[in-house]
This record gives sequence, structure tokens and C-alpha cells, in this order.
Amino acid sequence: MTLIQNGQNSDDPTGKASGKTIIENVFARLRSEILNGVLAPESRLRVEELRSRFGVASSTVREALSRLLADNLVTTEGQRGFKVAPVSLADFREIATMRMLLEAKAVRESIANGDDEWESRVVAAAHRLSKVEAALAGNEWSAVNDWEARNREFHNALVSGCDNRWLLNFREILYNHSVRYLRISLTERTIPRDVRSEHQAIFEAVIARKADLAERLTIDHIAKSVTVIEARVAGLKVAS
Amino acid sequence: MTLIQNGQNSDDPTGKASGKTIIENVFARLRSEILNGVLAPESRLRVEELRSRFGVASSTVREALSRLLADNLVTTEGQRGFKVAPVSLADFREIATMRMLLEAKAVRESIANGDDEWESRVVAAAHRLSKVEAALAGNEWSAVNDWEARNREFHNALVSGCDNRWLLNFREILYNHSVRYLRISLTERTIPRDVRSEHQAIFEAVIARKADLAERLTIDHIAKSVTVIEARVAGLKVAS
DNA sequence: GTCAAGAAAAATATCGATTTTCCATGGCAA
DNA sequence: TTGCCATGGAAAATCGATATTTTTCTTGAC
Repeated sequence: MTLIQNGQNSDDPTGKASGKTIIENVFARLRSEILNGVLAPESRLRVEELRSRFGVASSTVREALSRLLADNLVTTEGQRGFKVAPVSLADFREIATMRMLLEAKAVRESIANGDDEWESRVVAAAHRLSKVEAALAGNEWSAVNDWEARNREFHNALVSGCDNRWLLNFREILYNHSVRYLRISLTERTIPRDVRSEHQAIFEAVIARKADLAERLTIDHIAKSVTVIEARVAGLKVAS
Repeated sequence: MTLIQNGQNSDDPTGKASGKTIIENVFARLRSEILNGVLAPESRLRVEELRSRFGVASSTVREALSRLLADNLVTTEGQRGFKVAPVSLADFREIATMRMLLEAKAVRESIANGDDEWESRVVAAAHRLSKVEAALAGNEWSAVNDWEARNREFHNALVSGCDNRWLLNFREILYNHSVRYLRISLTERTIPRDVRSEHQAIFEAVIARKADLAERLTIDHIAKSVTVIEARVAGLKVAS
């Protein structure tokens, strides 16, 4: 579906420089704010407020919000406006369940269909990721943004040999929601657990075209993220 | 996600009677027209044209169209408006593949979790469906609409014991696309093949809580729809 | 003091006009 | 002919104002 545009996006939603539509810019900014937790779950998205904040027209805001419905990042009901999608542990578990199902399938198909192009994408992404992960061993906070981007790239590369658009589309929506949960719950913005060796193992299995193994490792990888969130929720206060 | 509102929808998109928003009415009508093939795949959706046809404002149309993006029933690109989602045999195969994956999973979960409520929903839906299917044995054309609605109800009931919202949401999107393909390609609007015994078999397996069998039958059921479409595309006429 | 009805305020949804972008067409030069 | 740019019309995107609905607040009866 639509790509994440982190950071370097200009501050000007009317940015004609970008070639993009104003709606698309507002859409991207809203999405970014929701994924980062700047806009809290279930908080109301008042059109007038957003309109003046972004300096655009109300119908532009509404259209951007409507498009976010596609990603399930906002909800709307009857005559009472838009809200940021709620979060819950149950919801996160559902997301993880779906990710296990879809990522496993996508990786398997990638291994079955992937050509040389695909393979080199995976190698390149794995390399880029491992470099930043090595740097992070020293807890360089500044690299966390890099890590998130490269982690995404790596996982995108893994499934990019799969040619089922629907699968990739659904998968990406779920991935985005996962990111939101991690960012919201892990307030410190660190890299979760020891993910490095897991990535390495997945990488090796995929390149060796061991489908069963790759599938299993992928599922485990996702399952562990649930454990992390559960621990976090259990050990901490619940949002106001 | 959103439900299909076939037929009985008033002709007045400004229908305040319905309690619904104008946007929602336009959304529903557009969706219906797309699913029925009234709006052909890849045809342009000119805002001005739709605006005057429905007697509403342009931004209202735009917002309705934006919401259809969520269902992948329309596409939009940069500065060149909206189009009805394209169709292709490859796309239909991808949809079928995903449906096999998701419906199988959903049925399995329903069988695992479904309570008495669920079971009786299934029984009721199966009964209603079988009645109309019996009537159709005599080729009563008038009942085709009924059949489509009850077929949907039956399949909805089967998975309604599953409590994973994401799974059900994705599943419904895919189901709608399947319907579109069938309606577009089967110009005569008949019931495809001998579907009655398949439904019966699925029903029995589900009620007997035979998860493996139910899953297999579900997958076969979907696989056969691919055969039907393929035959149709190949130019062959499939038995009515 | 509680509750309900109604007025006032706030927010949503809808409208129609304006601005911007795209695209086909045709003149003109190489 | 072929390629290139200007130009006009069509369509898309954006705007800001209006109408409608929901929510909040006030007041008064019980």
C-alpha cells in the first residue's frame, strides 16, 4: 500500500516541492503521528483543529482522514467524527496472529519464487541492518531511527519475492500496526530484546532456501514481540 | 468492515431517512455499482460526473471514493483522479489464494471457539440457504439475488465464531472481490456449478466440529470458483 | 438535589466556487 | 516528417462558507 515517509518530510503540507498532493502530505503526517503515538489511541481527530494546525482546508483534512481508514489507523462512526484507532492487548495478539500467518506464507512464497534480484535485495538489506545493529550494541540512541527503518527494509526484502499483492498489502498494514504498538508501549525507544541473532538466523535460512525453517523462525520472531509487549503491559501502568 | 446493502437502498443519496450520512450512502451506491460491474473495471470515476448523477457536492463524492480505497475497489494515483480497480485472472487467483488461507483459518478458529450461539447461527443460515437452493434447482431466475445474499450469510455464519477482527475484516474484503469477479464474468447471473452439495458437506463437517475436514472442504470450495472463472475466461461456457 | 427540556456552543458533514494540474491539439522550427 | 513548445479546455484538487447534528450548559419543575 502506501509507504512510510519518516522524518525527512518537509514541514509544509502544502509542499508543492514534493510533487505530492496536499491530501497525501496531510495523510502521511497524520499517519506518522499516529504511528508514533503523538496522537494517542482513541483521541478525537477534530477536523477544525487539524485544519488550522496544517493550514489546509477542512475537506482536505477529511479526505486524508478517510484514507487512513484503509489502514485501520483511524475509525469513524456515523455523525461523530474521526478517532485514532484504539489499542488493546487483545488487538495486538490478533495482529501478531495474523502476521504469523501472513509473513510465514509470504516468506515461503518468496523462497519458492524469488529470483536472483530478490536474493540480492535480501543480502543487501541484511547487510545494512546488521551494520546498524552492530552499532547499536553500544546503545547509540541516535541510531534507533535508522534501525527501525532498516529493520523494515529487511523484512520487506524478505517477502519481496512474493508476488501476491493482496498478501503484501495486508502484511504491510499489520506491520505498521505492530510498529505502533512497539512505539507506544516501549517508551524508551530501544531495540527490543536480542533481535540480532534472530535476524541472522532468518537470513541464513532464507538464503539457503530452507522454507520450513525460515517459516518457523519467522513465526518465532513475531511471537517474541508479543512476549515483549505483554511483559511491558503487565509490569506497567495502563495508559490514562 | 462495512456491510453490503443490496437492492432495497433508497434512490436518494441525500436520504436523511436512513439515518446514515450522505457520504455513506454514496459510498454504498458506488460500491454496489462496482461490485455489480455497472462501473466497469478501470473506468474512470470522474468526480464531476458522479457529483451531478448523485446530486451531491464534489467533496462528498471524493470522500466516498476515498473510503472505497480501503476495500481496494478503487484506485487513485497522484493527480489523476480515481479509477475502478482493474481485474485480471492473475488477480483473481491471488484473491482465491488468500481466501483459502484466511477462510480456512477462520473456520478452524470458529470450530475451536464457537459457542452455542454460533452453532445455531450456522444451522439457521444453512437452512435458509438450502431452501433457496432447492428452489433454484428449478432454475427460478428470480431467486438468484436471494441466493447470493444467503450464500453470503452462510459463509459469514461459518466464520462468525472466530473473534479475530483482522481476520474477519480481510476475509470480507476478499469475499467482496470474489463476488465482483463472479458477477462480472458470469453474465447470466446463474448459480455456479453444483454448489449445493459442497455447502451441505461443509455444514456437516463444521457442526461435527471436524476441523481438518471443514478446512479442506472450504479450500476446495474456493478452488472450484477459480476453475469456473478460468473456464469462463478461456471462452468456454460452463454448465448453468 | 435530581432530572428533563430546551437553548447555546461546538463539531461534523455538506456544499459550491476557485485554483491548480493534466492532456490533447496545433503551430512552428529543424 | 519529426520533435518541441505554447495554449485552451477538461478534470482534479483545494478552498472557505453554510447547514446539520451532537454535545454541553442552563434553567426550572418536582
